[in-house]
Amino acid sequence: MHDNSIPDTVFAFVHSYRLAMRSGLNASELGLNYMHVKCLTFIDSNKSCTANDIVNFFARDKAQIARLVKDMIANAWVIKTDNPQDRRSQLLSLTDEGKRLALLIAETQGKVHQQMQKNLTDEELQEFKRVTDIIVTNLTDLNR
Amino acid sequence: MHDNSIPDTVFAFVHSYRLAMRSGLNASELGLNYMHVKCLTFIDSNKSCTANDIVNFFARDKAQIARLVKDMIANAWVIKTDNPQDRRSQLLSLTDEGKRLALLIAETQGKVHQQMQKNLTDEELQEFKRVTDIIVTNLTDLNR
DNA sequence: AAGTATTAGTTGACAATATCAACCAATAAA
DNA sequence: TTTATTGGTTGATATTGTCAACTAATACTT
Repeated sequence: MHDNSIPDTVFAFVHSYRLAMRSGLNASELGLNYMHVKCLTFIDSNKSCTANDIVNFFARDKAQIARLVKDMIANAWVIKTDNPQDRRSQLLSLTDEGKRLALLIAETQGKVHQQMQKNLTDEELQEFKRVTDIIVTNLTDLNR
Repeated sequence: MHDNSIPDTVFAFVHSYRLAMRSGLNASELGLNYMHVKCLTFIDSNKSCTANDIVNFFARDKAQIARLVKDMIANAWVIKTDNPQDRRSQLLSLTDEGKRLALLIAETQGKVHQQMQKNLTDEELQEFKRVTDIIVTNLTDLNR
């Protein structure tokens, strides 16, 4: 086994996880894309969140995030309010509908994660997370 | 720490790995996309390979692969030859230029993987691969 | 305080990746 | 031999990602 197979396997992880979430959510019926799911979850779990926080957390281009946010606002899942700390940015928060979706997402995630963890112990999962973090740090160093 | 963070971290892995490969390869100068890189590597490492093999290995839509193959043929990295076993399909193989690229890709991968593995032992990597495979299997079961 | 640099966000233009359905030809199954 | 399935192509379109230019607000420098 050569280490080259690690990235391929990880790609397969991402791909199948996406599919599982999408079908579990009935995402297309709801008009939800996967990036919406990620953003909604992030906003939901952060008391105070700006577009830039999303950009940094997911390491995505700010243009991409700006459009996703615009989209989510157009869907009335998210609202912007002035940020008293910094008038360049706005705080993002979920509408009631956004919260409803976030709940649905969390439920689906719960199911997918349960399936994902089959045949794995907590120790294995914790170790997996630890190693992934190290790899991400290593690669992030490289991209700079 | 909730397990929900695992997918986010894995997404970060994929994203930073892609970036590292792309910049390491000078990919845009070569006209190489990341999916090209994956396909070329796969063709290179398989004695006899059809478009359908790629579809199955990466679990991608066959339309997407058909276009990538068309693209790689247009770039003269790949050629098709009749498959004596099955006249519906053709065998894909690398041209000299394709082999040159595959070599360059392998070198870059070597560097990226070396960086990726910093501060990790072989056992940790092997374990990581093992757990990822289990997760992929779990999720694949779900998508069926 | 004034000028310069940086930062948050928006927009345009586009490239790369992914999806779905319809279709053809070849093969496999009945 | 009909019928069903498979490998592959194409059209149409959606989603995701990238790069550069730009505005307004903030931070930094002197």
